[in-house]
Amino acid sequence: MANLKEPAARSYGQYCGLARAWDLVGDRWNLLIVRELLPGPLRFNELTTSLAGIATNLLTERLRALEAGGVVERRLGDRGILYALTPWGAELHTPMEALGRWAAPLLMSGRGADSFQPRWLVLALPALLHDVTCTATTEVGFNVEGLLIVLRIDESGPTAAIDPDQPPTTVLTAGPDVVVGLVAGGLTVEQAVAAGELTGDIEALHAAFTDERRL
Amino acid sequence: MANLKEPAARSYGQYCGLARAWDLVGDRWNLLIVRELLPGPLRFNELTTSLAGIATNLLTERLRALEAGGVVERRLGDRGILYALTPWGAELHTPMEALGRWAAPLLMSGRGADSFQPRWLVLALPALLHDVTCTATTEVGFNVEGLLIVLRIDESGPTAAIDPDQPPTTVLTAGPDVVVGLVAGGLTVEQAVAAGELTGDIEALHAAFTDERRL
DNA sequence: CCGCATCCTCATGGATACTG
DNA sequence: CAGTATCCATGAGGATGCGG
Repeated sequence: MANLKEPAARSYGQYCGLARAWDLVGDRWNLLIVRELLPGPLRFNELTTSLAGIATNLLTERLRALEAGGVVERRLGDRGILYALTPWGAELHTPMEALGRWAAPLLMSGRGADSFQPRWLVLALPALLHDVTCTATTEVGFNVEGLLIVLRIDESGPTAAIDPDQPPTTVLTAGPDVVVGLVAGGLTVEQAVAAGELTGDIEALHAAFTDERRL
Repeated sequence: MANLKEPAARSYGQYCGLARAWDLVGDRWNLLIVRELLPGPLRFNELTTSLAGIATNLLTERLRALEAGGVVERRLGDRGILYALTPWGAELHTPMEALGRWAAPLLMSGRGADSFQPRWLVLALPALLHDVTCTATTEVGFNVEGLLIVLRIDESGPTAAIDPDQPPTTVLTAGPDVVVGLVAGGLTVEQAVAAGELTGDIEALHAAFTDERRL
């Protein structure tokens, strides 16, 4: 039975780009859904587990709204439905990275009891390292909770990706607190190594970056 | 009687910069309040009228939350209380401008029945003109609904301000639709002039910008 | 299992009236 | 002017059901 509830579309009614963007992606969970899809398409259930706490009906409604707004698209994958960003939706990467950078001070208090997904580092690493300069193109892998996140810095700045075809030679293993601490500048490599929470090719890590950020 | 409702602080509970930023500024109206304060401090009533539609209790609650989060601060001005952004709050300018730029396609449908405040152009103009190059430092004033918005483009990019001490020599008069149309590239200067909706020193306007954006 | 749809409860948002 | 207090509508969160 088709009893689709109209989402009411409560709009700010303002002739302003920010307000109109907000009408589209400002509802609760929306930006976090986009964040999940930034590294690549996901299935419905992968979204529910990664977002831990969202009600399934809400996720359905939000995905529909984002699809109607041209931010998200459904694809029929091999084993079911895949949700992916449209090209325009993927361009949200820029403002979201800027917002992640603004929020750096909020990460200094540490993880606490919060949930964490290695996937989120794909947005966070480039955001936090935005001002890092690099003498040559550099790739460093972070093995976080079994998932390989590869950070790449070249002249156009830092980017990150999940499980690329070509793994980098330098791979470090560490938990989220250590990775964020290192990247946000609140922790030195020496401190992390001394605590036994950072393992891997430390020399290569030192060589990879300038001393500016102590990484 | 002190019957202050505890805002409950419903958090996403995620160790992620974006999520924590959202816990702080993601509630309804929050980012629009910040947008209002970007060009300069305002009083409570100025916020209620400019945001047209926000309930006074909500505005109170949001201002308190933003103050507690270190984004907004209260100042005691000459004639009452002024709300202003903290230095960190003002840094939201960068992600908000990026979001405004992302939302450019949403402005192409025109104003419609939406409300409008010239103040909003302080964010919108630099956002939409982000990729405009300029041979020399240029200042152009837009007189919109009686308020003078001054756009300045130099080698570090475009910025805008309200009613500066030193008004520019080139001042144009136009409504919001025309200004946005010109700046977003959906309208040529000739079209705007032909419609009688753009008046002022058009020659200077032509000379001020490159032909790239037809402005 | 996966991808939803329905139902229920309670927190949040919105409009209006009122006050120091 | 700068908020409070109050009431009602809406939206979020959680549990459950159900066809494929």
